[in-house]
Amino acid sequence: MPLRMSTLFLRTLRDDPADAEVASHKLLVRAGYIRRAAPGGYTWLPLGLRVKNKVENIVREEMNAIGGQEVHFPALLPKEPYEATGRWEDYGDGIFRLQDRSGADFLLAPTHEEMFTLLVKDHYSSYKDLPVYLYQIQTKYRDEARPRAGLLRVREFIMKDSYSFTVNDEGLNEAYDKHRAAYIKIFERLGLNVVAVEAMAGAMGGSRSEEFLHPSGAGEDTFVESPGGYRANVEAVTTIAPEPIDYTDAPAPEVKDTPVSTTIAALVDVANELAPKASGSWEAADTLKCVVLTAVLDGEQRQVFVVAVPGDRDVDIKRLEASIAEALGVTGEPSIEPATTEDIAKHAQLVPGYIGPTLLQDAQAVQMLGRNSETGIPFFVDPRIVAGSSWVTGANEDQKHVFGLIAERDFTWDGVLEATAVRDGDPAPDGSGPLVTRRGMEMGHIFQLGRKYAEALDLKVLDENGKQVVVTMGSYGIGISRAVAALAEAHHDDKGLIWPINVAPAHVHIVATGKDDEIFRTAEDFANKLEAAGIEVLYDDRRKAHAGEKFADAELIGVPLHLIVGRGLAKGTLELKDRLAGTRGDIPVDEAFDHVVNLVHNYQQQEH
RNA sequence: CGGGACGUAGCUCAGCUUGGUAGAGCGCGCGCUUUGGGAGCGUGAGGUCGCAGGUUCAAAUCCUGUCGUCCCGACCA
Repeated sequence: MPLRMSTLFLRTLRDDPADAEVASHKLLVRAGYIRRAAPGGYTWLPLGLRVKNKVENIVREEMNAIGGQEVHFPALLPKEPYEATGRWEDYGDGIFRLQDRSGADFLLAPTHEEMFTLLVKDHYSSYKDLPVYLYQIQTKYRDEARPRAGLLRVREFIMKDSYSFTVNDEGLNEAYDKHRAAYIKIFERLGLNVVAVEAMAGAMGGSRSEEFLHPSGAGEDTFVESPGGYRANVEAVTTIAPEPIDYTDAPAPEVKDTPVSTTIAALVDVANELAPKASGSWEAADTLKCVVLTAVLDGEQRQVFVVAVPGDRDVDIKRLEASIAEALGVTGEPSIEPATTEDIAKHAQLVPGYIGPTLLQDAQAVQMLGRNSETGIPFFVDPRIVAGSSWVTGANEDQKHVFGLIAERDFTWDGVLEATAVRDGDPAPDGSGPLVTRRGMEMGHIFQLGRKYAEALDLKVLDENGKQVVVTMGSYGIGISRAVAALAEAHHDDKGLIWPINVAPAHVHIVATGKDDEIFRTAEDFANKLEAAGIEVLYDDRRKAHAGEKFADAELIGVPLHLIVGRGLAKGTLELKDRLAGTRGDIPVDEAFDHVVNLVHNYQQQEH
């Protein structure tokens, strides 16, 4: 049965909703696919649900094709499994927690590693049962601080998550490769341009990890690519350290007056005026910027530390967070924020604006930063601070800087961290050329979990020697609702949406215009015959709506092919509009059926 | 969590400065006209002005609090 505009539960809007910013949000609401029902929560209306179901089914087919088996968990779960892996605490206020009538703690699951692990533990105990790939398509919950951009960032969303269980790393690699190939196929079939980029395994633990990003200005992730094909999330980019410099003949460091120079720009100006460089002039890159930061653990414990970076570079807190826990030797996931005035005041030796690694006393360099220094503050440096490099930096005295301070000779550090923001033009870690940064939306993420969850929840099987081995896991996600938003973002023009055929709510939109009964009989006939041939039809059978209204609705809704039955019928023609190709033209009535069927099939094959 | 803007009809908004019986356009109902680009005329229905306190004879309007929304920042599989 064709969908009929006269009875479809749909009200298109002429104006953009006031709370919408990005195109996908505006268009999905205006065209009647979704409606906001709660902060960060959207209702799927009939048209939207059809698109969502098509996306799900494509994902389902490709997961089944690599041997995945679908299951379905509750979203409401007890806290105990998440306590066992530490994530009840690690997630902090990022998840929804609630209590039942007896006061027992529950959560609305943000992701299901623990439950899948326990499910397999429940059923299997032998290597002969493995590998097994399980997945679900499920509603997930995160307590987003700031839902925004329609379906792109919400508190309740639909995600496909799958998990592989294998006896060893070879099995894991195979599962990972299969998922990777399946993901590429899924995004091809969806008609969504994505690139695979190296990612940090991050909070989930594990090793190999890639994200599938849809390049888009509306995206919230930054990734880089090089001419040689290197692609990575900025969080995963590693810096190539320069070669160490021989400093045997380097002159001793010298403290100079540098009045009112608490910023790098001011310091460079003052240095060029009062202490000109032997050749050339001082640049921001000659200075060593010591940034005081605070790692906050479990929202309470505050650990002040300092990172030193070249003065022309910005600190990237996200990149730092990826490695700070290990560097500080703490467990959990500390968040990092700029140190507050109170944090700094606890360390009286620090002179804000003039902080540096050393204090020169009687020509002796006294280390002021670092665990074994006067202050005991952990001190880390960017990889660009190599042995022998020479710096202008704070002298730990008011309005004084030290010039010619040599790394390793005059100061040491507790560790090297990726602390700076990646910039356009930085070299790719694999030597494949200069990097360019781009924005993207995260559509999928695959990673090798290894044994973290299996160990925490004691998932073991007997191997062929009868010995207990910990199962190796991988985890693989695709955002279903976010994919719908990304598709809308990628496929629209100034009039409305233009869905790829495989995800469109219908294949053909038949528009009957005019008042002649013959027109409506013909349109009705086409709608029924096309449906019988397996073509999905949205039929605008409204008698009272004006032609302009119908055309505007059809363009807004975005079914890719429009078949218009109207004034041409008297001379035996229909109009076919192809929004994907951007073409329109008249075709004889008796050729229209075959033409439309062929066109739909062609598009379906292209997208497969 | 910081900074800014905003909350009035299904949607987009005016009214608030200067307190005095709730407005427009679109959408919706009915009638007539119109029918290839969101048409016209007429006539209706629809709102405890986000919520709670306060000031006042009187509050959409002034004050306080609170909830929610959007933007920037912080944060974020």
